[in-house]
Parts: sequence; C-alpha cells; structure tokens
Amino acid sequence: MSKADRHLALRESLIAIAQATVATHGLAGLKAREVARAAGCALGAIYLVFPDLDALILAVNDRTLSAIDAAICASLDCEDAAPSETDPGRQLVVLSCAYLDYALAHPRLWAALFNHTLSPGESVPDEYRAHQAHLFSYVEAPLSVLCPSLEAAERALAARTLFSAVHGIVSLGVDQKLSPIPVQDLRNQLADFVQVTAAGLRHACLQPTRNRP
Amino acid sequence: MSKADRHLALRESLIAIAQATVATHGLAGLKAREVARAAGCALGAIYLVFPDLDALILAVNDRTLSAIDAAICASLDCEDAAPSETDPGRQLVVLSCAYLDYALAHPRLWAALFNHTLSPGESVPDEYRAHQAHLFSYVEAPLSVLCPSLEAAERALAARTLFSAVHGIVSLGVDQKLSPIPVQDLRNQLADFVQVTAAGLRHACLQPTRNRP
DNA sequence: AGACTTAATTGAACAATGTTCAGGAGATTG
DNA sequence: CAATCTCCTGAACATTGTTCAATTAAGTCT
Repeated sequence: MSKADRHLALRESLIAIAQATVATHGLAGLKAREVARAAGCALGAIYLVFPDLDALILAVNDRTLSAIDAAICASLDCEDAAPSETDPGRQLVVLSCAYLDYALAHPRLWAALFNHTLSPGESVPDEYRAHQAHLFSYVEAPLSVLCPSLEAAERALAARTLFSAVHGIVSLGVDQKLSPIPVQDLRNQLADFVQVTAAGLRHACLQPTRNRP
Repeated sequence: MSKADRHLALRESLIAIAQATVATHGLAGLKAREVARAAGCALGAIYLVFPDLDALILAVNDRTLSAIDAAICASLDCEDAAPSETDPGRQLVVLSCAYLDYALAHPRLWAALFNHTLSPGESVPDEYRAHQAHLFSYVEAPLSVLCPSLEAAERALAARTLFSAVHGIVSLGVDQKLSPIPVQDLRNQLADFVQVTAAGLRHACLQPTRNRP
C-alpha cells in the first residue's frame, strides 16, 4: 500500500468516524483524541490529513450535503405512487418535506451544517459551494414553471430565497430554544406555507407589481 | 452598598462587557478571563453571579431579543412619513425589513442568538421564551387582518411559520458559508417574498383548500 | 474597641481540549 | 551493515471553563 493510499484510507476512516460521532453526539462531541483512538492512529496523525479539526468538520458537512441531495433526489423520483407530479406547487412541497424529513432523521448532522462557524480568515472550499448551489437548483425547475418570465439570474436568486425560507421553517421548527412544536403540525405548516407561497408566486408573476418600502 | 446591590451591579457589568465582546468578536471571542479582567473582578467571581458562561450568554441573548423587539416596534411606529400603514402585506414587509436591518447592523449579536447551542439537559429560562413569543406576536396582527377566519392557535402557529421563513431568508442571506449576496438584492428578495406570501395567504384564506402530501 | 464568628471573594490549581514538533521506528540506499 | 531519509508518534504546550481551599472583609457580641 503506497503512501498516498494510506493517506486516503486514513482520511476516509477519520471522516467516517467523525460523521458517526457528530451524528450521535453533535458537533461539540467531536474530540481529536476520541477520533484518533477510534481510528487507531496517533493524535498527531489527524494533522497529517487535515490542517485542523475544522477541515474535518467541513468534510463531514460535505458528506451531509451529498446525503441531503440524494434524499431530495429520491423524493422526486419515487413520489408516492404518482409517477409524474407535474404541478410545480406540489413539487415544491415534496422538496420541502424531503428537506424536513432529513433534518428530523439526522438532526445533529443537519445542525452541524449551520452551527459550525468557520474560523476568521478561512473560506469554504469550492466543492462545498457547488453542493449548496446544486441543492438550490432543485428549486429552480418548479420555479421556472411557476414563473416562466424570470431571467436565469432572477430565478437563481428566487430559488435561493425560497430555499432559505423553507430552511428557516425547518430550522426554527427543530430548534431546542423555541417552544417545541409537534412534528405533524410542523409538517402541515411547512406544506401549507410552500403551497401558499407557490400560489402567490404564480399569481405575482402574471402581473409583476413590486411593492418595496 | 448591600450584598444584593453589589451582586446586581457586578451582574450588570458582566453582561455589558460580554455583550460588547460578543458584538465585536462573536461568541467564540468570549473568554472568562477576559470578562473578569474587564469587569475588574476575580475569575471566580463570575461564578458567584452565573452558574456558567452559558448563563451569561443567555443573558446577553436576552438583551439582544429586547433590542430586536425595540427595533421592530420603532419600525412600526415611525413608518416613513406614512403614519398609518393599513395594508397588512406592507406591514409584514416593514416588520421583515426591520428584522433584516437589525441582523445587518449587529451581525454577531444576532448570530449569537442562533449559534449558541445550550448544554444537554439545560433548558432556556421562561423569560427568554416570553421574549420570543412577543416577537411572534408582531406578526399576528397583520396576519389576523389577512386571514380573519383563523383560530387563535392556528394564527399563532402561522405567525411562527412566517417568522421562521423570514428568519431563514435573513439567516442564509448573511451566512458566510453561502455565496455572498448584495445587501440590496437581499432586501428586495425579502420584501418581494413577504409581499408574495401575504398575497398568497389572503387568497388562500378565502378558499381554504389544503393540499398536503 | 477588640476578639470572635460568619460570609464573601480570591486566584492558584485542575481537567479537558486543539495543536505542535523533537525524536523514534522503519524503509531505502550505498 | 551503516547511513540516510521518510513517516509517524505521543509527550509537551497553550488555552480554555470550572472549582474550592485559603484569605480577606463584614458583622456581632461583650
């Protein structure tokens, strides 16, 4: 086994262990010594693969983004016995619920995406950004049906906004600091909200009168 | 000066110093020794006033919630030369923009509200929860005009959902991990989004057909 | 006022953490 | 086999939050 191979194998091992740790104990439960022990390597070996623990967390988050992407993709495909859902509003509801479902199923991995604040001066890798953009792109398809008149740049912006709104509902819905809300209520609120917003969007794009303060 | 007074004075001092520190350096910049030095007290004195640093952070966050409340209240009152804005959609836009403006003006204090995850087993104080509920209540007034048919509980839930959506747009709008978006674009997106959703809500509440997956 | 008791406050010590780097272990070469 | 070089180790360091024995201050009684 070559040096590069060992390097890669250790990298994989560390990411897998960190992922499992974050999934069960959250970001705060990730300790360098624990990871090293679980991986069967020396403490310092971590720093031969990652510049610091932040980079390891970033790698875990990258995996999480992939998993969310896969979950959303799957929700679009199988789509509960109705093979081709063509109503864009309903499509957006399906997307949103898939996002919510992932957050509920893997709350700590999901939280790690947003709780982790990178050290000052550091910037996220391009691949990470690409993953985020890919998630937004799922929103763009129904949006272009809803509002065909939008330019590409406008549509991208609107997709980001809509995604952010859904994220906010999910985020504060599962937040421990807010009064807890029953899961079914949360799901209903999210679905209704997306449906209403889709209806509003369809209507607004036919007669685009903008009212800004 | 009685014991209780000194206690209270030190408490005030610690909160003020912590607030200033978080405002300039973020949550991660809050160090027990720094705070003690700035307050002119011993390291251990902090723990005579707060059980741990988390409690101090919670106190700072409580102040931030008050400040946001005040900012939102002010935005409703002064309302750019138009003394009585009666359109509920516009009212919601004003509220949202006030929230965005606070986040932009005090990004680190605002981020501290959501980045801080409380230790397992601990729960937030009731006063904190009351502050959050009060923020939601601002949304309820326009909402009850938009959808008069809603029950009180439904309206409270809807207000929470709408607040969460706005929060999400603001949150991901200022997030360093997403590609940066010009402030003016963000403001426009937020205003348009709220307006569109308000229109959708008004329409949906006249003929409440719910479509859930 | 002075001696004694009680309470409040201190900051050195502790434990837990991320990160580094002098040195050792093992492979490669002459 | 010695010399050299590469890779890896884990003890040591710096920085944290938190505690608690020791010290100082406050109060009380005669």
